[in-house]
Amino acid sequence: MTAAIDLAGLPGRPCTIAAALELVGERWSLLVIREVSLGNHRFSDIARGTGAPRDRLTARLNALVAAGVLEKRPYSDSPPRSGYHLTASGRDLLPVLQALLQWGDRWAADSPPVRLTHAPGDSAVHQVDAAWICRTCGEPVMGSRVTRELTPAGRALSGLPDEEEHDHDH
Amino acid sequence: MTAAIDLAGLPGRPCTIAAALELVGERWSLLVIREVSLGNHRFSDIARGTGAPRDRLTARLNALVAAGVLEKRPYSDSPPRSGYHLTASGRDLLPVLQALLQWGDRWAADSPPVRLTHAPGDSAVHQVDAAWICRTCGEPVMGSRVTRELTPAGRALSGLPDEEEHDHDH
DNA sequence: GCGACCAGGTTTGCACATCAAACCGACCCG
DNA sequence: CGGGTCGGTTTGATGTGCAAACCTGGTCGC
Repeated sequence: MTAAIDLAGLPGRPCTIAAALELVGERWSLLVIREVSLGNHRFSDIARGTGAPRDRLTARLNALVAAGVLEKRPYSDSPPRSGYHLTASGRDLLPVLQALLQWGDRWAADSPPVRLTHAPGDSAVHQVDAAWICRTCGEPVMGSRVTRELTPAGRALSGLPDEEEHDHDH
Repeated sequence: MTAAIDLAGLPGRPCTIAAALELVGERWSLLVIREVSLGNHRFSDIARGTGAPRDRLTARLNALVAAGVLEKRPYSDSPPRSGYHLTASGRDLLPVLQALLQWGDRWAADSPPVRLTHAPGDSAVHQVDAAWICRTCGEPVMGSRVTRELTPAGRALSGLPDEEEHDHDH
């Protein structure tokens, strides 16, 4: 299931980026998601694809299952074996991987080892070059001016450093 | 400036996602980027905003400067002080933060503490709901079928078993 | 039935990273 | 001078990461 993080328990600013990183920010976690999304569902395949040590992989897989990002699905009875599959929450992480891939292609490697292409409709196949747009108005998100406002929940949280004061006597 | 990672030196599949995580995937790194992008450029502000221990923060800031994601910019001479600012490469990480924010809002917290809005043109202000689209053809990227092909560079690197399709399984 | 082999972990022993808290030096303010 | 701020560095305890060996079932060849 979905494992909601208690934002008040996190260090620093209450922010769902930090909450997300709490669930999938440890080493290997996102690479495990990548492998599973590529169709590698078995322990050994994920181990080979990511290069993670086996004990770390065990820990990460369990954590990701607990976080509701992966689910275990048995594929064999007589040697009881299960594969790991993305849940809806896990599939929603693919944009994160896309963002990292695009950044990595541009800034972290001399020449990208993989090219993504697609063929929308019947027009020519071309390379994917992704941008974030607002689904409501179609405007690009990163360029335009975005304003951040606290929600009621956020307002309740951000009185944090004052909570020592029981007498209101300034 | 840009510190390219040697893909052959990474464990597992040669992939720029792994390379990107090598540069900005350690704990606190992305939260540091978040703080700087919010306008907190000083050591103490970043420490408070992220909640990171000060020695870790020192290490991460140095690593991010070495990776070309941040740059140090002096703002005072007589006590020699510098602030940290995003480079072009650092600004290109904002889509990664946007992706994590959106996932975190949806899956990692009960009620998001911050809402993003924007006002494109003169129409009504509305909440940002971002999607990846292909800049070339305008099609949404995550839904449509994307194919992965190895580049020459990738072929040179790889003795690994490629290549399934992205399975959006149920 | 016997030994080899495989998948999916668990255990072990050691190295390295992380943490909170104390410390430090330069500077400023009164 | 005394106290405070800023931007770190040092310290000692604790935790996490790693490679490699080991274990537990089950299958396969013969």
